[in-house]
Amino acid sequence: MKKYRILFHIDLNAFFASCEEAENPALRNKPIGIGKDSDRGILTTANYVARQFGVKSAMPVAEARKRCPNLLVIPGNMALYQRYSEIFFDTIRTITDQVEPASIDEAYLDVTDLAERIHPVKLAEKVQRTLHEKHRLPVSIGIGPNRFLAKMASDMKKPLGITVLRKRNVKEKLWPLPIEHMHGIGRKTVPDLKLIGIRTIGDLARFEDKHKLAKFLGSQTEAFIAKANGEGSAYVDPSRAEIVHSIGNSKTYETFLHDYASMLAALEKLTEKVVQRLNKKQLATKNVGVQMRSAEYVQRSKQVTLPQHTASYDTVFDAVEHLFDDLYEDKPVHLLGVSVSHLIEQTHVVRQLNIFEAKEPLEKDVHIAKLLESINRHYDKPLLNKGIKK
DNA sequence: TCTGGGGTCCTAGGACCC
DNA sequence: TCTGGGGTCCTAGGACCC
Repeated sequence: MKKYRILFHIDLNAFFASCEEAENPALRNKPIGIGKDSDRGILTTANYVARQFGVKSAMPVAEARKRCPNLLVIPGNMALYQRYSEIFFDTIRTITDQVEPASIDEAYLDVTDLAERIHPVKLAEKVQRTLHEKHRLPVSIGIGPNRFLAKMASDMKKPLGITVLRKRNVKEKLWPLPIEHMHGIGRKTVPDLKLIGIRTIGDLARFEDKHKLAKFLGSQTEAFIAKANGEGSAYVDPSRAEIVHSIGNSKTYETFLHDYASMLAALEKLTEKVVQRLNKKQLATKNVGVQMRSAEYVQRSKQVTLPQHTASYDTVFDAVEHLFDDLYEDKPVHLLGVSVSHLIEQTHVVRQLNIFEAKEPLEKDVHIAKLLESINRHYDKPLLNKGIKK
């Protein structure tokens, strides 16, 4: 067993925009943004030409246009991006099977064994070249001894970067970065940390009053400090992405929904989509939720656990309707959502009980299915952050 | 700047059981 | 009597990520 591992974090640059450019070369060198071109629309991605004008992800289209009047706004095409995502994963899996998808456009790779034959940087160059030249997909690759350093490294040079971040370089390369660049520290936590004098990752690494820190970082305190010091999990789990925990569809209505009937009709459509996706994945759900956002942007939600797993539209919609009746308050609605969770494979669902059957077999089977699921999830993984109690 | 849509994980209180 | 302690599940909401 090696003392340390070598991980890649591969990140597709401006992914949605890159897919559009790959499909339509005429778009290259023009500023483009992906999103719905409407009053309330926001951009999911912008290409690097647009970024030079200060256009960013999650920016309202109106603001992006102010900064870049020639911006081409292209509606998203998830089917296309899904296809390119498959090309991406197929390509990197020809290198190694030690690939853990982290999202549609990101992956962690364990290349420790490969590195005995080929220098990691050479390997990264090869992967990057193949994806770029053959598939027109620009990627940045971070190389490090654990997930965190590899991830932070891939962020350091974009697009088409290759960056090595070793533990011994953490002080000079990682510590000077502003704390908001740390993966896992977001918009809400940054002001809290600044209040106690933490402005850089280095400040966090050296912060001594862990008790004070725990007020803001909770159970993650130790893990964050470790990461800031360049430590962290090097475990790559190729099966991780296969476990889906929830499926949901939501929609923001530009003209608010005003009456009960139209809201219910909207929920029907959302439920159809969710149940369709559930069945496509051959899964069954035991928990149904409804999300609602008012015109004032106040979010409310309700969920319910069903007596048994189901993949039936009628059962799910029945739950949705009940939940919505509880949530409904005769006020305009901005967003509605339907989601299902506590998912298991349909093959693990025991058929509906009838009165002649004992109750035990069903519960036992579901229990075993759950147990297997949780064993798969936890087995051989670091105990850190994984909800292991005390 | 005035905020999409898909997710994951965490927290905290309450119900319930032994 | 008027009250322990551990554990699990459920629910609502929130932070964060891409």
